[in-house]
Amino acid sequence: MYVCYSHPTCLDEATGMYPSSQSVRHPTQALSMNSQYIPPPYDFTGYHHVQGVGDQSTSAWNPFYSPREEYPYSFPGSSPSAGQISFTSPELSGTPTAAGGGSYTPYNLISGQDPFSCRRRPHESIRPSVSGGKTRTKDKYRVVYTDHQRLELEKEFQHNRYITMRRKTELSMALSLSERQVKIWFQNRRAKERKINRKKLQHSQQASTTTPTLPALGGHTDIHVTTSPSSNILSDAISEEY
DNA sequence: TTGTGTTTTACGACCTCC
DNA sequence: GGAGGTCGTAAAACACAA
Repeated sequence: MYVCYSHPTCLDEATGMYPSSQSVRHPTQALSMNSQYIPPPYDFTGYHHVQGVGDQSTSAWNPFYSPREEYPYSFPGSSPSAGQISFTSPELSGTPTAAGGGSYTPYNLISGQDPFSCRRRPHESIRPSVSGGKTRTKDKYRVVYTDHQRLELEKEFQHNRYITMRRKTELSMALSLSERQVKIWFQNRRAKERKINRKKLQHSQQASTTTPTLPALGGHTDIHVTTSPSSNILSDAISEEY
């Protein structure tokens, strides 16, 4: 049985860390990843006036055309330890027992498993089609991505901080997201990483000024990586795949 | 419960590059 | 000019202490 370690609220079923009352909030959203395109469960066309799921204006992509494709496989601006990407995001780090169990089984994207039955999904069904191009509606401000979607996006992020046009198209289809959503997710994810890195830097600088005799803290911006056991679980799983 | 702080989607403004 | 980048921010979703 698959155990979702990518989100704290999913751990409850696996580890009992959190009350199970949360776990039933994710009734469906069984995104089967059978490498075929599953139509999105809701309509983005009005919401994403630029580029919805159904908007294939840019998705009539030429596989040979990718203007900004193939960034160098370095992570500009990311942590110095580019090989071991920090995985300190709260949703991933707040899983202490996951590492303790040490039995994380990386699921196979293609295998058709449906691992994400634990994630809550309050508004999973609908997205209002707002005509007129106004983007933010009151009743549907934003959706919550499933663990599956997050995990796959995270995997891709670990693979490459800057998604290529081709991968963006593939991911959007695989995850039933619009290309715009994938793009923005990556933007937000990079912002998050920058924020984390800034925090680490601040902490290390603080540590170096307050306790200059602590060599372990200073200059080691990856300190949190190792302090969060579960943070390595997913990245380990990811690194296995790549 | 509820109040509060944090995280997650999503956008606009502005910038750079082609 | 368009696409995508960062940065800042809004507001929903969430976690958690009181």
